[in-house]
Amino acid sequence: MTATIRDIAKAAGVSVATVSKVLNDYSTVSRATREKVLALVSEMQFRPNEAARSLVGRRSMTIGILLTSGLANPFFVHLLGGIDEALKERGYDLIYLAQLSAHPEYNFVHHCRSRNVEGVLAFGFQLGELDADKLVASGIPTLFIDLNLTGKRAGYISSDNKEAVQGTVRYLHELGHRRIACIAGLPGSYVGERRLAGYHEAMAELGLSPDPDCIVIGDFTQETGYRGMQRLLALPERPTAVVCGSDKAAIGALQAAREAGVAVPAELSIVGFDDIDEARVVYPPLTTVRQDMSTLGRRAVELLDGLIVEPDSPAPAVIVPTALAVRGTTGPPPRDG
Amino acid sequence: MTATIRDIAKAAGVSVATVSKVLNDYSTVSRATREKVLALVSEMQFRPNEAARSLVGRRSMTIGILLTSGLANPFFVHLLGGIDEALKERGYDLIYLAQLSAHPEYNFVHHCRSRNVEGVLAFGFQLGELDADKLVASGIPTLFIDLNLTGKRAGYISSDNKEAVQGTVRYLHELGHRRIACIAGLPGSYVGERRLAGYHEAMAELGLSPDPDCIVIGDFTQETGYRGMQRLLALPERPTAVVCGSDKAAIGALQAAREAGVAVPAELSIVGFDDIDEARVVYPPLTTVRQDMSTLGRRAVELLDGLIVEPDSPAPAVIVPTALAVRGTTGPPPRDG
DNA sequence: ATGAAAGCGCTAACAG
DNA sequence: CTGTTAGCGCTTTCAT
Repeated sequence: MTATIRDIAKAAGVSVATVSKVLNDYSTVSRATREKVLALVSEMQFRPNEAARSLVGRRSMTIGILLTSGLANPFFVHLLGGIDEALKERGYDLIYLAQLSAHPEYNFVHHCRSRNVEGVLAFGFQLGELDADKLVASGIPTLFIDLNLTGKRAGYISSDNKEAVQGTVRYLHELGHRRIACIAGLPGSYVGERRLAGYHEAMAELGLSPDPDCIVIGDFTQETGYRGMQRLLALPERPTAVVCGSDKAAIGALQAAREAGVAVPAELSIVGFDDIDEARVVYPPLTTVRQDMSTLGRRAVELLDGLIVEPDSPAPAVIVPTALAVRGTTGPPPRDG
Repeated sequence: MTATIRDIAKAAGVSVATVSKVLNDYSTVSRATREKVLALVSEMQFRPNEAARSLVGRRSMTIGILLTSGLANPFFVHLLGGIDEALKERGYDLIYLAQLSAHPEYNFVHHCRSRNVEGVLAFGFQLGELDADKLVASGIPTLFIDLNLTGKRAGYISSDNKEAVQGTVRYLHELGHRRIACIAGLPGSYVGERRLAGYHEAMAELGLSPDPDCIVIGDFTQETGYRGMQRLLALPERPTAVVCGSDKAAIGALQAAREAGVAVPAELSIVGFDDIDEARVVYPPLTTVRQDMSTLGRRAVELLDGLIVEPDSPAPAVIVPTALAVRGTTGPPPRDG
């Protein structure tokens, strides 16, 4: 089978304790033995068994990932790139805890414990979700992505959603737009709420009091973007611009506009959020807020590592800046608008 | 801290062995004790420590996932959806092994062993990649996705790539096309090769000997699709249809055609492969081969589970059918074509 | 600087 | 049907 620490000890003519010390960088071992052991380790391709290690209370070098939406979340994939890099740098492996959330007895926290996870990346939780609080209360180091929860050993990271939308509205205002509508994302989701808040604040700042009819509530999907746009187009006084809570919604809006024979951007400007791959290939290419998903993922792991390694570190609350990618769906409002 | 098996034993007034037997469904335990133990387990929210379990040689209920190139892959996310479902059904957790492939001493197999992984899902390996062979040789149950490798405890699953392209070519032929070009995927990738083989076979079947200039080699990206199309459009006798090795490539091809002022599908038909989200939103919507990624992921886990549970089961080699999604980029060739 | 021994939480014979 | 015991591979006192 695979080599154990005992095999190495035997081959090196030392005790297992010594090998263990070498493996864990104890300074109390002589240069000579250290080198002999290390040579054997490399030669015999030895790698300590992580289960045994974590059992004796040492670090498991395992981070758990909790995704309430399941693995198929499209953003998770983009996050993964950044997560992956940071994981490698710090030597962690990532375990996806396939939750039986449906099962009444299922418990996140115990699942984490049974896996000796050192910390948890949590993504996809909604505002006020109970399980999120339990996680915080458990004391397991937790880093939320896109949910502003903090605690003794919990913190979060997110894009600057509010500021992003404020910037978007200001940009539209500068182009000359005054009737600016909003197709908001899912209520109850942190990012949806923040984006909507950004819309409200920017409108207020600019002295534009939005018509309540100009704000439609969606859920980030193309479907609600499509229907939302239909509603807006049916208004007696049509908006000249619409900011959407997601690219998917913006794509739905674009589709509705096309079907209604409304020219984009000549008669109507549309802005999305996320900069997913589809944003570049629709026609016209979508003006949208680009989130730096890779940085989000990478920093999430780094922050979590901090929480793990420094038990008394303060709760991180990190906001990552975004950038507006101006493409083809925005322009000045029509003359008679 | 968390409850251990000893706490349960104490509370139930039995030995740890008995509790263990209950936990592992031994039939030799009385109904009464079983129930008492189970009640305590649920009440104290006990969950056995997986590290301890796997250390004693029992199952670790952990599947590893190895991705050499996978993260950036646009349909990886759909694969995950299927994987997730099957994982839950069978009770596995998934550990993503963050490989230090760059490091010379890094070794996949030992990484898997150190994590007590019961089996491995391998995705993104190229034809003839050494690490893939090592994996097979190691005897660790392995299921390759999109790579036709089998072994004592290794098998694979993939879409019916060859047949899919054959069907595509036949479909174009029926529409009246004769000059059918191909923008192939990455050489050395199993799916790229299979798709190209499908093209060749179908052309031969139909008695069409393709002009070598009509076959351009790409690497699945939009970039090579774009440049490939430019090359094809520059040909003295232009093809009337082109089958692409991926949707990304097809989207690049579409872009090149648009820029060249070539009408799709009136003057040129284009077919993609994969049916990624972008396929629906480009204009015209892309005719493409739909892979059932969700089934691919789900079956992959099921097959791997088979390999794990039945050590002597034959190597699975599963091919999943595809479907042609006819949309807006295909039509009859131009009259004078 | 090194080793002997205990023990992490659990399972698997083996006795009773 | 139940309990005792040994031990999985490793780390960590505590002696030496």
